[in-house]
Amino acid sequence: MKKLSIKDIARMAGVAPSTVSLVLNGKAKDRRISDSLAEKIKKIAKESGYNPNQVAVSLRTGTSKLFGLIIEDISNLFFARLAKAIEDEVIQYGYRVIFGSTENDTNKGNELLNVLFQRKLDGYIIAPTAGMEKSVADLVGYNYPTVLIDRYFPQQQIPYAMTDNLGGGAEVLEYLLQKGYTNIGLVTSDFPVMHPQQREAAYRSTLALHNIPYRPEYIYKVPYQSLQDEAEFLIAAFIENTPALDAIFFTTNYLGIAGLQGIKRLGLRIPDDIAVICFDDHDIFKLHTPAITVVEQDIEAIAKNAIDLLMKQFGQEKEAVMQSHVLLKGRLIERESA
Amino acid sequence: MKKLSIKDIARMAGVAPSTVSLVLNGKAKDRRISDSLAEKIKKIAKESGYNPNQVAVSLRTGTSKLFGLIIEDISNLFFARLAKAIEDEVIQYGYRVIFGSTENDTNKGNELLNVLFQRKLDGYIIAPTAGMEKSVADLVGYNYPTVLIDRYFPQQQIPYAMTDNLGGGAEVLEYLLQKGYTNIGLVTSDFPVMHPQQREAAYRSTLALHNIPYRPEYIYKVPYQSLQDEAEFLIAAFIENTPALDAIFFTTNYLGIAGLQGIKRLGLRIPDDIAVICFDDHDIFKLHTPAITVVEQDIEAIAKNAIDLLMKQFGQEKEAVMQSHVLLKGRLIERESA
DNA sequence: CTGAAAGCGCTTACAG
DNA sequence: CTGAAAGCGCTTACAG
Repeated sequence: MKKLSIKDIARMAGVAPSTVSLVLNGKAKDRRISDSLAEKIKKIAKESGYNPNQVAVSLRTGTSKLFGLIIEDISNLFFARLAKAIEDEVIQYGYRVIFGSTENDTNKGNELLNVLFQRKLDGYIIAPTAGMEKSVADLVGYNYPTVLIDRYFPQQQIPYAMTDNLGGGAEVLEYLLQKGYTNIGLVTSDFPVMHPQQREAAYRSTLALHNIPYRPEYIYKVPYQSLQDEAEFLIAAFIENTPALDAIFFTTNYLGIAGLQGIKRLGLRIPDDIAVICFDDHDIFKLHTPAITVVEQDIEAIAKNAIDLLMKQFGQEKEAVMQSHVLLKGRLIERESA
Repeated sequence: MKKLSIKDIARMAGVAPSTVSLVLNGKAKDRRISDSLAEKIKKIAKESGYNPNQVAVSLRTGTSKLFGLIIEDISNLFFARLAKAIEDEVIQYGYRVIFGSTENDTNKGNELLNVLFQRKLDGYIIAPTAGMEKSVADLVGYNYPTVLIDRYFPQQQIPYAMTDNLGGGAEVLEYLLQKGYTNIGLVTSDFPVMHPQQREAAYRSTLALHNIPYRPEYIYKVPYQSLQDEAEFLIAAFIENTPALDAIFFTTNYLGIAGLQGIKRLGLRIPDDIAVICFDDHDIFKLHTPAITVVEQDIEAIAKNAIDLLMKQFGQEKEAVMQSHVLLKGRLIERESA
């Protein structure tokens, strides 16, 4: 079957291609094309199954109705949900999404951004890795609407939407302290990325605020090359060797799961008086134990605010938008059991 | 900052645009362009940060190096992993992916396919919903390379790669029977989709093969509109009211989780002599209980085979490929504890 | 060895 | 009311 072009439709209708274009783009009225002719053209287009070639439209008009989405890893449930939320959000504005994963690798991230950049998309939604500062700045320099998600570049004026790690971490600590725990452990990662670092900072500053001495031996940093099995073992060993702890703050989902698994593996008790706390999705933790408190990120809100910051860049207030950002509160979900 | 076109580079190098194009596309040798000139052009292109506009390339050459990926729901872990595996796979061939979710809605699926079709992508990877038969057939009629994943259309000659539900279901049943269980329950969904239906068929035929009478009261179909909470309760009630069961075959991940949650909620015992079996990812089940056997889909293999079937359509053997498909065996993982 | 020209399929001033 | 022409940024025969 041969693909039909606008010329074919024009020939079939006995008019010029431009007339077909006008009619199909709803500009018949403006150009005072007769209703009868417009109807005829629409009918022919429809019956012949004509489908405009968006590549040509894109080249001609300079807009693609396509956004580029760069995330860390689509197979990670957090990013998968975020991608979905973003897809749902942009679809309302008539946009689609091209995506790719950086796997937290600077080269992959930059290469991916370059590929998407070559496609001249209408906008970019990026969860950047460290080392993408320059290429993202270039993108913004070329005036492409751009928004960061889940992370940001402190040195640059690029709008972003993400969960408030400092606020969330503080909230968790305040909650634990209010419950009466004072020997609160921290399990975090030494992976050089913003989230665990900010959450650790919140841990420290909140303890300081309450004049609780900082105890290095209450902190365990899982080496970031650790495999799941190793992490489970290491965390369990830390917990076993630090019996004074009455609560633990896990800074990420992954660590929380590994910790719970490790506790189970080594046959350690999950006593009621160890509150396990972490960010992200909590369903998986509920499956494991009800004795858990969670700060859940509001993924829909991240998506909604990010797209909002992106869409506003098409308007007048671009200047103002570029300076703004959204820090979202996580939702603290108390543990189920007493 | 202004975007540079090939004309700009040509002007800067003092040559014609066509020469720049030739050099940048590695055809300098063929056209016997002098090495020194080629080097000079490359240098200018690089230093000026020239980036070819892929939209123009795509319009001119008719190829985009882009595949369209249509799945059910990117926030579903199975599809998220499949999407990642596909991304990893196509990247090796120099392709990228545009994606969208159907949410198992015929209209959404068809509309999504149409949008992607307008983009004249180089190929399409589709987990179709019922009702997409015609639009997918049209796509194939236009000679676009196309492969189905996770599902297929029995009436059509379109290649597909998916897990063997019948074989997998039979394997599970054989395993349970061999363990000595004979009162095996089935928990499935009445959602009118291929997977649970095929798995149920495997349950019935395997029982028949072993001359075990079919007992309708051992089968429970969860109404597909059920919310998570309702499903948990309904399944738990079924298990409670059918004490004769010594094993249960859950036909999907979702049902298995709901079942385990329900058992926990109602305080039912998870005795060793109930083997819980289901498809898909099993990490989440291990968290819950070690007393579980799982058939895990080989997501990487689905992706690899699907892309293989797709890439082959660019070659000579197109005819043969269109008639072929790959049915993958699930991996049976026995439960950990005795 | 290199350049001028045509054309991919559209849209949009411009002219009548 | 409607059409002819230019042009988006490339690539690729074609001509020299």
